[in-house]
Amino acid sequence: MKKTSLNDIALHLGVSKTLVSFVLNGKGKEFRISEEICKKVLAVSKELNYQPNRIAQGLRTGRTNTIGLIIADIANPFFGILGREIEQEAAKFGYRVIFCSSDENPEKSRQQIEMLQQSQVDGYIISPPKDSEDQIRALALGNVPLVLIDRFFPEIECNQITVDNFDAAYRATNHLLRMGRKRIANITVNLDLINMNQRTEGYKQALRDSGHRVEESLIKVLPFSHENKEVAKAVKDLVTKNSQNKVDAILFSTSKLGINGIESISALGLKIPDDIAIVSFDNPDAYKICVSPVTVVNQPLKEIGKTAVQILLGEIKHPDNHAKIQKIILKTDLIIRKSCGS
Amino acid sequence: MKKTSLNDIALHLGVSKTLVSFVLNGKGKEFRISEEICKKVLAVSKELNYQPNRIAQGLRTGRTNTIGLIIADIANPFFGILGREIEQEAAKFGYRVIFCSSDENPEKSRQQIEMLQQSQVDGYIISPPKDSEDQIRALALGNVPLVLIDRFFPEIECNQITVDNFDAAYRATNHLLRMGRKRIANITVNLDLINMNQRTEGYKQALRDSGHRVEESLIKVLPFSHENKEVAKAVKDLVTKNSQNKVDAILFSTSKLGINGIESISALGLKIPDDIAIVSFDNPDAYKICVSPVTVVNQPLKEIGKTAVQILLGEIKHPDNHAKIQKIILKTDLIIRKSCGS
DNA sequence: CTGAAAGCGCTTACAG
DNA sequence: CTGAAAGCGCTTACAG
Repeated sequence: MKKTSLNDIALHLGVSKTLVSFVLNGKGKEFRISEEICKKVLAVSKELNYQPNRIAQGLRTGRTNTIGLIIADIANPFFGILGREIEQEAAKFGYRVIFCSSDENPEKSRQQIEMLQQSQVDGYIISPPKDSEDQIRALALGNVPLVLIDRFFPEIECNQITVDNFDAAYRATNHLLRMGRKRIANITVNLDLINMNQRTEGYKQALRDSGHRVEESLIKVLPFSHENKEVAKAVKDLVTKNSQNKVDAILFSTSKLGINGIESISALGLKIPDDIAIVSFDNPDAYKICVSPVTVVNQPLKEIGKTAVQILLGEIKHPDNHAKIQKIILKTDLIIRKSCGS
Repeated sequence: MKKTSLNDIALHLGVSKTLVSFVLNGKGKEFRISEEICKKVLAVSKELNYQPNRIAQGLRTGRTNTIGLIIADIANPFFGILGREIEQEAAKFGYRVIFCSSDENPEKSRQQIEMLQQSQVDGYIISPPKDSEDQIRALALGNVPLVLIDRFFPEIECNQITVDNFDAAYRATNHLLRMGRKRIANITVNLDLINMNQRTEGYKQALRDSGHRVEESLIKVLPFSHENKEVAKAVKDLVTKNSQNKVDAILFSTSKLGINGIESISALGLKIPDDIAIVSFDNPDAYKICVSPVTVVNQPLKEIGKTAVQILLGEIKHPDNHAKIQKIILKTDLIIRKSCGS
């Protein structure tokens, strides 16, 4: 059972496919096609269950109504929520989205970009991994719209939507200080990306502004693909009684680190917040029900996703906007729960 | 700067695009095209950065190398992990995936299926919502491969990969009984779907087999889009001291219910497992670090995803397999942590 | 060994 | 008001 094509409808009615195309695209009025013919076309197309072949439309028009999304890992709820919002906002305007998880691996993202190019996507939303600067620059120079989310490269002029990471970490650290913590560590992940750097910078600045010394040994930078063990090791070094690095608070720069960190702290038999206070970036469910609900830096994920789609579609509809680059920096919330004491 | 096409390469070399197409598709040998011409073609295609237009290929060959995925919600880590695995396995074989979240809404899934049809996807992997039986039946009757995951409709002959939900719930309930619990409730969600029903049936059977009475008032069925409040209400009715429904254990049929449920239990000032024991389906991070780490029914998500892709691609490559329907039922693990006492 | 030609299913100037 | 024709970028019988 072959699919119904425009031609089938035309043949069926003894008219041209030009006419059928016009009617089905709602241009009946515009081309002053008679009411009754319009009705017939619509009726037959329904009767034969006509489904336009979007691939053929795409080839002809150069528009596929598809956007390509590259994030680190769709299984990570941070990107899951983001991806969900992007999918939903895109669907509102008739766009579909091809999802790609790069694992923060530039070779993977390179292949994914290539695949998306070949798929003729109308635009890209990308959370670029480190060392992907050249790929992104090349893309930005092309004439297909692009929006970066979560991170960006300062040297590339390109639409981008991020969060004020410096400010977020600054406020989080300040909160720990206000709660009376004296010695605060930062556990972060080596993404070699500006967003993570800004978090650590915000942390340092808050310490300095309150007259504390920044101790490099209290900043633990783990590789991106860290094992549970590595987090445990970092935590152990920071919380053990007779360690010279003994701290009374930790700022986790990602929730993956935070969740592993809390597991380690519990395993060591220490209590949050009594023995150690905690603030973490991101707000997974885990933090709501854990031993001591965690104070977090909450990012406006839905707004990031929605805005990214809106900017992208705006540029797709109006290619003359291509030159007008938008750099949007959103604010975060500090959600105070119990992990810093009261 | 227009994209390079096959024709550009052909013109550049003064050969036909037929030849170029053959070489680029690795059919140089097959058509005994001279070594040097092959080399030239490859060189020029690299030089001009030729990217094949997959949309044009798709129109011509009727294959888009794209699969459509419909799950309930990609922001839910259960589906995030599943989706991730599907994306990854598909990518291995050169397939891209369009992600769709149905929100368990049959009208949405109908639109999504239509969109995917129009996009000429080569196959579907679907976790169908309730009341989508007609849509799925129609799809299964078509000649595009289809694999259902997580749930299925007993009356539709169709590839499907699920888990032994009855057995999982049976074992989970038995575990609670072995841990000395006397009165066990089940909180589930009204998906009107076989997988959820099987869970509750397994729970009932375990009670019966151990000589307990099944009390319908201990089975709380919440609507799919439940608020936190509704879970809280159900929990409250089950755990309050002087409630006639007072129980000493709860089996949660989804992790969303479980996470909300734990929040409610904590809010009521009750202790897990002392006051109430808990087992939940699914294994989110939250359960590892929560007040009392939760004993869970862990589903082999990666295996589900991987197998789904393999069956789908097998059928895409060998359409004659279309008749051989595969129904796969995987086993679950009961991961014992602390929420049932020791 | 290589090329001219048809055709996938559309849209869209162009002609009348 | 309607239709014939070209063409998007490929692949693939067919011919020589």
